[in-house]
Amino acid sequence: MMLLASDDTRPLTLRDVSEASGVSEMTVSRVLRNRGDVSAATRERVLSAAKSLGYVPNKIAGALASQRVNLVAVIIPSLRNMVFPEVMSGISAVLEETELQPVVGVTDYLPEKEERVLYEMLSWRPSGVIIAGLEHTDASRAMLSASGIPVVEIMDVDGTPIDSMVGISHRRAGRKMAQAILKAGYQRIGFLGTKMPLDHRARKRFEGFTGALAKSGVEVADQEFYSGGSALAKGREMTETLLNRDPELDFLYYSNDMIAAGGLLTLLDKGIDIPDQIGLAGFNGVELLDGLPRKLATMDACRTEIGRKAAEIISERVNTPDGAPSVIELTPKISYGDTLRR
Amino acid sequence: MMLLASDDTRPLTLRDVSEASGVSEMTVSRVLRNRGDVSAATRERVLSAAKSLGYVPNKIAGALASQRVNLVAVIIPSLRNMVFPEVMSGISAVLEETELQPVVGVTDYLPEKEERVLYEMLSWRPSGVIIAGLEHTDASRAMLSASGIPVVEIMDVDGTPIDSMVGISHRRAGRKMAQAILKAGYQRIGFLGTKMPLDHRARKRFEGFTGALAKSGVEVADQEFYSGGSALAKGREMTETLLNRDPELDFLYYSNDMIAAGGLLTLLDKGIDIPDQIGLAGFNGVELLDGLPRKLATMDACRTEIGRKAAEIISERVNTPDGAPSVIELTPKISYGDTLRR
DNA sequence: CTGAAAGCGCTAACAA
DNA sequence: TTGTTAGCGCTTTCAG
Repeated sequence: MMLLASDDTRPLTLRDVSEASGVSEMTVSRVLRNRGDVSAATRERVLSAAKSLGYVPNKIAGALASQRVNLVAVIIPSLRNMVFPEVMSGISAVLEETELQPVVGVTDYLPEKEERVLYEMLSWRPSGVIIAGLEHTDASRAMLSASGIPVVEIMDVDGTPIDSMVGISHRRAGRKMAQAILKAGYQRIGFLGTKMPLDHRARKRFEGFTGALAKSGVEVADQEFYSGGSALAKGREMTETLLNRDPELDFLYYSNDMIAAGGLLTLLDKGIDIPDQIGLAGFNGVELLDGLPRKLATMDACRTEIGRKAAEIISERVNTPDGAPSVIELTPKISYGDTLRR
Repeated sequence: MMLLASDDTRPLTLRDVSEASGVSEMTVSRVLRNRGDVSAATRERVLSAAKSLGYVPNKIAGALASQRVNLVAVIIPSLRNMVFPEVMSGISAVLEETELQPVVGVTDYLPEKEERVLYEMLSWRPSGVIIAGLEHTDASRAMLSASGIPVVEIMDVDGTPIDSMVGISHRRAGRKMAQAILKAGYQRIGFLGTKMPLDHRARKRFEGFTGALAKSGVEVADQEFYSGGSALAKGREMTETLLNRDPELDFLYYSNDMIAAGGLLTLLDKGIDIPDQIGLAGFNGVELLDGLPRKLATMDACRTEIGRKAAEIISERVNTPDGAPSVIELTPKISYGDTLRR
């Protein structure tokens, strides 16, 4: 019995469409990319042939031939922290208007993993890179510089960018919050946050915060750090711990809104008068949390805006290969909510 | 004045490494991929040359030549719903042990966008596709079937898969919760959820839920739907609305834990006795919410496990191109928490 | 408006 | 163990 090996599931190529439509590969390629002038008639024939075959172009080959890849590498520490999906949506919103497409890589806050992910992504020759933070391994910095493509470091502006950067100053943010707290007359201030060795932005807020307090001769009365677990639950725990250790605290500054929400619920349970007996503030402006019994004092990290701006920078520089790097500092505002006296 | 055009930032190629090390391109390629036998000495020379030049391989060319792309397309509706990042982390955890890498595409729950994203991703010729849900446009189904690569549809098993599937039965989940509620003696039951035209899984839960109630002669007493906005706040609003309309309700079933949490906070504010005066249940088992004043009754959607299994299926089928499709139904369990009587 | 030829940077297959 | 040759499927470039 004889079998023809004709029905193997080899993916279709331009050539198949060319043969099916009786038009040269080159013209088929033109039609499929809307490039150059093609008569309406041939365009029709090509399109219907491609459709009926179910042809899907091979971008690998296209990219190799054209030396163009319409991908933008976006490298972030995590997807589980709502901050980053929000940045992503700013990026996507802008890139959707262009030919460019974001591709996400996640580093889990690990510098070596960042290095691996970056290497992996650069080997696809993307048109640009958007990467969270200003702290990278030497190798990562070297790769980014050598890549010759636009690089935007986002979220933070306290440092020197490789190329462009857009973000907020976390040091300034911490300082600002400290000033607002002091101005409102709070004196005995506790700090609650993540363990910070790898979260540079949280660290910088902490530094700005303690620095500004110090300037007024105030020291953080007590502090508590966590890692892992449900932030809401951790916020509760840490708040209990801190208040047990120092019942005289009159303000609690949390390094993010989730743990602040846990703290808020705990204080309400205890019947503590907020914001007069104890005030609270978090960081981020997480919309997710609207609907809590009190509106938390917080500071908007401008996440979506950072994403938008970063994407715009990439998009511009892709079209203007010899443009200059941009540095954009956004200014977060304090939202006092119901938990910080004015 | 004469300038040599030598210093243009053309990306490095294998050839550059070959010349720098005095070893043939082929051998350089072997070293860089750890393929075939190469003497320790030449390996050394190649590696140091590559490193000192800062060479990053071009995967585009590699993929074209080898007809292999170690990417797995993961297509999900959204990143802002914590469900999907959790699925992603299951996928990543498994793929990190392999050569494969996930690449995410987001559809915003729009079938046409799903189709576009799918087309886009398939044109990169990934090794496999993991895609949320069983409902796709005809064109999407056709592309997936024609692609000739393993496809795993995830999250839902109420339907017919294109290839493999792994998930839970949302109909059964809704039914189970209805039975538990009835068994606990609740009679006048309200439903609160998302507007569901495009969220098929929420719709199926609703169908299973009402179906099981109907079997016991019970109808949903009232219902309320939302879209957009902060889920916590929406949960509050809808709960108020429903209780105003029908103060006799003794159970509220929410289509997700976030809005259930909003409902919980509202009921506690009102001093309502939970779970005796009114019971509540959500869906998902969001760890994020541990730390609420009461533990919500909910049902685990097995998100991470679904991700793991899906990745395992892809990984196996990549190595066994003629393997058979798998169908895996996971079984979510009710967690009664403090808001549903046993 | 359409087509032919060359080659993108790498790897499979074979030869030495 | 190493090198040579011939493409991968597309787009660029140039010629009709």
